Amino acid sequence: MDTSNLKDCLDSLFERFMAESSIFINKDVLSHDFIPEVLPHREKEIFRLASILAPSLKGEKCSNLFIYGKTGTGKTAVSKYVLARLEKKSLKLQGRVKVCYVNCRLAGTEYRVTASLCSALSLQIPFTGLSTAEVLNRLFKRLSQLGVYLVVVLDEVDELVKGYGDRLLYELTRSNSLLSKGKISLVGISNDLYFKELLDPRVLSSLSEEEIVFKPYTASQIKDILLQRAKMAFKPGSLPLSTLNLCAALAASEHGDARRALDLLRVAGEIAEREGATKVEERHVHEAQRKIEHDRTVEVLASLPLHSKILLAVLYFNGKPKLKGLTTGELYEGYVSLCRKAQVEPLTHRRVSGLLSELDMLGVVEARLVSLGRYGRTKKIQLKIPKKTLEKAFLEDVYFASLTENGELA
DNA sequence: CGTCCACAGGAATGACGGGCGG
DNA sequence: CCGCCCGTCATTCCTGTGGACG
Repeated sequence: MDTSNLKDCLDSLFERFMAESSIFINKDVLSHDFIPEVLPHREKEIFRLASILAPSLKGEKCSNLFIYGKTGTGKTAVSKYVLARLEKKSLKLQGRVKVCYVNCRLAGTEYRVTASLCSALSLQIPFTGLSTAEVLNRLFKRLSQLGVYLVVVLDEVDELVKGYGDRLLYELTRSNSLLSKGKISLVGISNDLYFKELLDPRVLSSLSEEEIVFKPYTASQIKDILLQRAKMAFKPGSLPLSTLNLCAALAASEHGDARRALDLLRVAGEIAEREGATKVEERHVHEAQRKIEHDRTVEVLASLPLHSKILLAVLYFNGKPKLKGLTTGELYEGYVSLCRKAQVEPLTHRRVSGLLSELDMLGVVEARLVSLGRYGRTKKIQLKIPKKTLEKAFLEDVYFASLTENGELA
């Protein structure tokens, strides 16, 4: 492409980008972290959570609680919503309530979770250098110094406990008996029901003084949620009701995941927009479903270790597609020869077997255990994802791209 | 009906790297 | 800052096993 051509190209790209959207008014309201003014079908949960946390406004100790429910059931939205209201009310009443929302998975470590709590009390903590215990000390000191009531929401708290144990939770629940002034209330959110088994009984009993379970949304509830958002997100007339219904139905069939429904709606809108269509049609939704699935798979594939990728490459270049998959032996043979070509030291049979189980678990391949009687017992291994998806993922991989360019694999 | 193939997959062990406590 | 400990990845060695074949 010569320069002037490129210039034209970019010009038109920018212009199209700047031009008013044919579909959206405000796409942001379809994103995960948008919290609307009203949360349909979660009134009971909001009320329940608010009544548990309300005593904090009078400085009275309120129960710690534990919220669980599957993804996309509104746990995060409800707790952020209530926290925001609580904070607002406290400001108005000149109360002494401070709130803090932390996503433990995003924060990552005990240290960073604790540091986030500090920053809610406007206490600066260095990125590193202190021990977690020291940060906790500073937090408690600050808390009693200010004499405030800190309401903490620990989202995806199971991730923290799986990685670091329940020590931090223990320290936090224990703190109230140590502090003369200032208190902490904890709200733990998890989508893993069995998470509770990881907790020390003392922590468990203190954290789950109250419990709220979020049930999956039904199809019609998801529809209401979508309707509310669609009014804000889409131009009038650009989103037919039938399209919206389809999104709701698809998401409902997948354990009532509202987040999924919003994703579908947004991506479908983006696809329609890119097409230059004036309406989001049902086919756009189906396209969106494929795209979301595709993107997710590409992401999974890209993060795979090298040797798993080599295994997939063997399956990809498998010469006999008619046959129902390769046996473990055949796959291993192909794997070793591909390793030779790529100048990589092959792993042992045992290890490959382990990698294969991982791929099976991820749903990337299917490995059925079969017995060939006299001729042994093995697994029949088959690719379970579209070859196109695999190509996309591999071409993004620098290492593999260079191999295929040399034509070595083909 | 026993054998024996071609693996599955558990247990123990080692190399390595990164984070945590002192 | 250093040593220690822990988790991850990989190897080695091992026992277990469904069923066609002789």
